Amino acid sequence: MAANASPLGYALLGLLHQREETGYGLQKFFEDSPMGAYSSSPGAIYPALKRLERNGLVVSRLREDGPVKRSKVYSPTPDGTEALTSWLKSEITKHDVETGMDVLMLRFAFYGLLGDRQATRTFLAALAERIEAYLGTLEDTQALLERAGADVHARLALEAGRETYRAQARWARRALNELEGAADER
Amino acid sequence: MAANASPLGYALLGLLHQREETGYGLQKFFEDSPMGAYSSSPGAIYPALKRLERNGLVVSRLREDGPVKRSKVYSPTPDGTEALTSWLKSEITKHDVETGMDVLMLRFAFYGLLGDRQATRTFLAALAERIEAYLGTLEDTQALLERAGADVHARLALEAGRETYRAQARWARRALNELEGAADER
DNA sequence: AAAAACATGTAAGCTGTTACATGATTGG
DNA sequence: CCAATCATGTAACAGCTTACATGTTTTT
Repeated sequence: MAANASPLGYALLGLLHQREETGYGLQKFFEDSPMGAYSSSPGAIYPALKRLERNGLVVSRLREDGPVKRSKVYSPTPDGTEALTSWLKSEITKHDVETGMDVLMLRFAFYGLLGDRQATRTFLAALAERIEAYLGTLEDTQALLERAGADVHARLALEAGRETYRAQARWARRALNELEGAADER
Repeated sequence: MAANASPLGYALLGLLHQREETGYGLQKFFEDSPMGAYSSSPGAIYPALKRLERNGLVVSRLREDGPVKRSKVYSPTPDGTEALTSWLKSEITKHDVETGMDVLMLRFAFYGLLGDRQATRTFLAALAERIEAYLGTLEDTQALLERAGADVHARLALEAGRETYRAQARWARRALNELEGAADER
């Protein structure tokens, strides 16, 4: 039963698996990368790191060597690795697809850490399926709106949602194909 | 200086502009519509309605007529209409595009309430522009990742983001065209 | 010498989640 | 009569935002 974290917590944990970092370093990374959606401000990052440490998912040590004193470098513990892994591999729920595509993409971005191509393919296949299933229900909703003669704006907004999910399903299928292709090479 | 609300608050306020409703009615609506992303549970909706009422954006009255007693029906006040309007018309920021496309779509869904085609076109044009600008920075990020020889998964995740925003930009442009076309009819 | 960047944190306030608690009304 | 649906709420807890507070090191 691995301890769990918030999306921001997992984002930090994943980054720390790529290289150990200070709170400030992580903050800078968020600032100028699209991952900044999990923002953010020191007021979110420092407490999140403390929580990770309290839960034993990361450890910190003081950096002496570097140019700047008084900075704390965080790195993941075995428990942290386990927590990240089980988060990455956890089932993709309907709820995830409906309200957290960004988090699913964050998860995918860290799949390289698993070093397990089959796991990646499983994830992408499940993701594509789930999205496609949800697209079906969106179609039903649209039919309903159409019949009810809803406002153009509402209908267009729904159309935007469908286009967005369609693009993501297409992406997942394409990524899957690319990886299947890569698997054939040797 | 209109009072402001949370995204859920605005979602509720917008819906109440279409027809007065009880907390339960709103909850049901969220449950089986894609707007359920602004969820949710009674534990979010009832407090949100109370906040709207406290801020003078909605009023409630007890329903006697209907089949069920003891239910409170909410409807917007003039202040509520003003708050909604100014939210709808507020500038689309870079930050909105980077972290809140869903909220922008929610805003668009309510544009019918303004009854102002020009405003809708202005919104869509600004949205398309902002998204396209952000797509430019995503391209730069991708070039960076490419040069740094980043992990396939990270690159694919970024690609997913680009595809998503591209789909949304295309949607905005298409919607704009459709509305321009409609404006020519008389 | 000053400005910018490095670096870490705290506090108040808001909002959301989950879970619980309660009761009336309607349909089978 | 019993289950489902209608209907409203509260309480504990978690997490994020904004703003503040502080001090060092490097660059100009």
